[in-house]
Amino acid sequence: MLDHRLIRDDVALLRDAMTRREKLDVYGPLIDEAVSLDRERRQSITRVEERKAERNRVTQEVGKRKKAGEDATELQAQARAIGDEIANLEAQLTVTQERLDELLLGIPNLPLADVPAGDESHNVVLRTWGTPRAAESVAPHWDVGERLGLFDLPRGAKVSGSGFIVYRGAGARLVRNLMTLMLDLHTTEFGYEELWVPVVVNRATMTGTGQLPKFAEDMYALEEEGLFLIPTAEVPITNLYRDEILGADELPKAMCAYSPCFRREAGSAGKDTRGLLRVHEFDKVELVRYCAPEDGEAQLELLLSHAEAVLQRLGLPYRVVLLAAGDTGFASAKTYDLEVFAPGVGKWLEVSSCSLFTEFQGRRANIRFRPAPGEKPRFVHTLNASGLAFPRIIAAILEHYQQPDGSVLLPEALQRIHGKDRLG
RNA sequence: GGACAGGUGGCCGAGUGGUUGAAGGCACCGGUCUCGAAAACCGGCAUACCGGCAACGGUAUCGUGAGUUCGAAUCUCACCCUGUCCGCCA
Repeated sequence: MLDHRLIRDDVALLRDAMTRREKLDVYGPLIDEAVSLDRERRQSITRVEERKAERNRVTQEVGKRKKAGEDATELQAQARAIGDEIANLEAQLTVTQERLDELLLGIPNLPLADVPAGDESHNVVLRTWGTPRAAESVAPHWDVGERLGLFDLPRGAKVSGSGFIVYRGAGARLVRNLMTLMLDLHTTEFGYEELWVPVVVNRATMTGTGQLPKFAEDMYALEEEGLFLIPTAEVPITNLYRDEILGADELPKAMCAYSPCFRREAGSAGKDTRGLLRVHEFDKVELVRYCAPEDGEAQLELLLSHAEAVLQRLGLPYRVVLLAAGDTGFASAKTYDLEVFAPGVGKWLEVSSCSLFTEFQGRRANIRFRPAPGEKPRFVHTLNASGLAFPRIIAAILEHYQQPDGSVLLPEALQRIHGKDRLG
């Protein structure tokens, strides 16, 4: 959520940000409406509070008179009349307030100055690590997986539906190995606290990180309970300190967790639907950081390096992409994507998104810190990164490490954990 | 799921209808004292919003939401959460 003050004091900045996202046509009218509602709201508040102050005066006088044994019926009638007036004014104010909140919760974050303007065609490949393998004679991962019995797509579809994967044998073991590899790396080498979090969360939590109210249709919901399946562990982890005030010595805070992730992928039918590329449930290790506002950009670079380290340990060629404003997520101010090369499908696959949310989530979730004893609390800045998403990593491993004999050599870092040097 | 008990400021804890934003204590900050520190003593110490250049003024907040009342931390109802016991269960 954006600061109310932007609506009041710097609409130009807001409009410029939406222009860079190429969304001014969508958000321009909403911003205009918010500006006028904000004005209306403040006038209403002033009026209501004047009346309340008046009622408080009268009411206290009633108390005094009663205590003195005097009659107060006239004052009581007066207070009642004021009370009715307040009820009316407040009803109006509530309508204004609710609409304004709805608008403010629906406006995306402001991209940082160094984020290129425009849609995804303006994304910038910053660097490439490793050498992508030539695509000739490399089978796509779904062929390899089926042949080696690593996963069972038809039966996944039978028990759940298309886009739900059953891993089997060495494939299932590989999932568990990836979890171990990533969590061990982040906790022992990079100082993250390991968490194990619920995958079902409530509405307030989903609102805190920005999934609600705008993206309800992307999520699986448990209607009866008013609960939702998480699309990423970012949601429960970032919300851990919702409505709390941290000490300055607790920042930066670094937490990580494995979790399954659930996405309806509504509206993406037909896109990358084969194999493991786009599924409704997948596994991921997620990294989350909180920091002081002035540290955000440095923390993002650090976070990016932690996500990259996983790919380097796995020996998978990848590239780092700085997303243009129009491709940057709703809550994010700046995002780097990590894309791994899968020679079997001949594509760069997004396996991590590393984002700085500035105070957008901190404000929504009311996560603050006190810079120094006695000082006013400020919103923390939040960051997160996938570190990393499993299915596309598995796809990349099956394709990049394919051997002429049909087996798949495992990256050294996985061999130790897996107990064998290859699949098949 | 059933029966009780309970949810008050960073923490502990008073407070059952009228200057109670809320006693007291701890923690924290500033000061006195001290060579220094501790102790002791003095003072300060919530958050958000509205108005104001500011000083400051106002409003709201005692789990959440409704209600009763001139007036609610205090009374009523619903819900949420925590604890204990019972039942069920991986």
